[in-house]
Amino acid sequence: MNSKAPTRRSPRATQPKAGSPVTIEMVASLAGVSPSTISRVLNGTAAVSEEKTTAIQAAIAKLGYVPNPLARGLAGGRTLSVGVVTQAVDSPYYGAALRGIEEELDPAGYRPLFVSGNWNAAAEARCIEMLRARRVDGIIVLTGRLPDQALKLCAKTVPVVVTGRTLKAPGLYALKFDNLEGARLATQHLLQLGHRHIGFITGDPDHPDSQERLQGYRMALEAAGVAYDPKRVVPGEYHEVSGLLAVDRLLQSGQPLTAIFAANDQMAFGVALGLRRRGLRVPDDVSLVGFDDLPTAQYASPPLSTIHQASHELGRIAAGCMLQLLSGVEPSAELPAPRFVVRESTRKLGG
Amino acid sequence: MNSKAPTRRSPRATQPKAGSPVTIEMVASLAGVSPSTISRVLNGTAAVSEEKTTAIQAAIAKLGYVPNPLARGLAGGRTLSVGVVTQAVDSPYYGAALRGIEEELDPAGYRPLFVSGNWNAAAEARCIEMLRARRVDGIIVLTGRLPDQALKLCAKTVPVVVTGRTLKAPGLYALKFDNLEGARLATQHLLQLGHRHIGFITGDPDHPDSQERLQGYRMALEAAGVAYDPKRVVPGEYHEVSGLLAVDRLLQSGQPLTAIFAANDQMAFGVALGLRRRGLRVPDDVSLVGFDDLPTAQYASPPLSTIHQASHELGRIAAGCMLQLLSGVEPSAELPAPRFVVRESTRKLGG
DNA sequence: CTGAAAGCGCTTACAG
DNA sequence: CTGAAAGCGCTTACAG
Repeated sequence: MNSKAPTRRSPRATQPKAGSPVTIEMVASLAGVSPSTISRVLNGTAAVSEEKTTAIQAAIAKLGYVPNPLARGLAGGRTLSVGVVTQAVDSPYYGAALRGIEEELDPAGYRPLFVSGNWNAAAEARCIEMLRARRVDGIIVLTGRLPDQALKLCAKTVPVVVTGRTLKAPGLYALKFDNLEGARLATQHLLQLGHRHIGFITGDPDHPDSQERLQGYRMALEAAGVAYDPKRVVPGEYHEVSGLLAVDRLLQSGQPLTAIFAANDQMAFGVALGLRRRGLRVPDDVSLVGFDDLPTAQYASPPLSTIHQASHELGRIAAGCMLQLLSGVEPSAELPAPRFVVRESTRKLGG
Repeated sequence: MNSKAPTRRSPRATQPKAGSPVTIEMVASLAGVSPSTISRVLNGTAAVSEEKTTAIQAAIAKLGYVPNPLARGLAGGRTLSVGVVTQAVDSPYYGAALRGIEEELDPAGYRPLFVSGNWNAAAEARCIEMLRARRVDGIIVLTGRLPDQALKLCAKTVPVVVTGRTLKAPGLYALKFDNLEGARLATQHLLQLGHRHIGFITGDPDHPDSQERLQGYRMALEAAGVAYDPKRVVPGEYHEVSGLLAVDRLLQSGQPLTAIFAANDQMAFGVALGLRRRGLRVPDDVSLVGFDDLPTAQYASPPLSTIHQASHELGRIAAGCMLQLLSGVEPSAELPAPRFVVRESTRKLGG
């Protein structure tokens, strides 16, 4: 008997490099067990004798076997992918969160599938449908505009973790940043520096957190015995231009003004530019604080004092909670408390 | 005969909403044809009689049928997903490109699958393996460090479009930005304003485009008859801190200096801050130009004059080329030429 | 032009 | 503890 013939595998089998054509079947025959058993040790789905387990692991290592996620998903198993509904893949704020999610998921073997909802409930709904068609094992929703009800419904069939809300439902875990406290801290900082005439630029009213930041501003004012003046509050939309424009409105109101609190960093950057155009210097003439602590805040000129939102950490925490949900344990993590970061855009009144 | 019984489908079939459980089989029976035929009209794989085509399309619409991408991929068809190897999902430069890719792919029914290579060849190789295990229909590589050879090999089994290189191979299309010309333009702008003492902060030598930008700087100098002085060139690493640090080096060299050209915007932001810390004003004391035109450049204080790289457009173009490759047509698109954007960080010498 | 059949690579009841 | 079988939802030769 020719020794070559029997041991020779099909051409595909001899090329373990090209596109990982190693199948569970090949591992099975090498290890001398059935595919079912392989599947069981891979998924921890049932107890397998130690002897076979060892043989299987050896075979897997030798062949460099990697299960086909597509086949897995089709067969009803896990796809090892989790969908992430973000509002825009290029959002300066969510960028770090996406990376955090990716980092946390990776060691567990899961892959994120990012989709953009564009701050639009209908688009988000479509994203979720798409993710389910792709059989993701779980879905992380970064804030967004989907009604709570839709999220709860979704959670009935697939684990969901959502940020920016307080919500409780089976299979669903919500993580929320304390916007009110953050805004209170920011305003308080200005007050402590002696400022009494503090302008506030609100966020986009469509964003769920805008109201809370306004509340925080008012609350700090009240606590310091400073009257709330609606004339000092102008609407913004969370982007740079709206900050730029708001400066004019604030200045035109004729009210004295020594400090400005913008409801996010992007608007604060716009404010800095607007002030510059008016010949006013930050912080010499006007103190400025933002909210978010974008990666660019510390390299702005001047570096921006702001409320730190740990976006990257939020991503990691959200992903960690998802991993827990996936392994059947109830998450209990919470977001870090708001923290004010003093940099160079604020200064003591008259100092 | 009870009219309800025969028309009543299985429980799963009556819930077209939940996770799209509509299968090709259901469409087939409704349309009175075989699944094979459905598949053929879906994929345009073979001619189908007009009559059946109409019936099939009606059935698809009525049932809201969406093919299962997993099953498709497993069976050897298309997964309608294209892998995108980016260096970091939260890169300020690539963010817009990712969005462009997403936007361009979407109407064609394709989904991007983003993975981060972290500027590391080995990691990129792993990304590609992973993408192939997930059976993506094509792969877009945004620059990266993979050897050209690896890309060519990959292109043998799956269409590839890569940016930041000039490369030609079957199934592979490369798109390259003219870094040299961009840097030449930037330097020339400064020269035209009368500057002769122009510092240059190089990019990370590991980035493929760093050399070219340095060349462009030298070329412009030569064309203007200004001697190239190595003392005015300091190394940077494409991030803000390196720009900040470079300012000190440039100033310590004792050379006169009226302008600085940073090889990317991030470093330029660092330079602006470094100058500010030294009590120097932009552009009053020193003119500053960057490279890339990040979304934040126009709202910096002062707004940064820079070379515009259409990142968003690059994404759309790359995705468009991929779509062409996928449909069997040879792409021929090219990236827009470099364009200098004059803003407020540069000023005529002594003006 | 069109259907029946086999197969993609897994997982999961079902029987031992 | 473990294997044989059926099935996940498609696509693609193979025969008409």
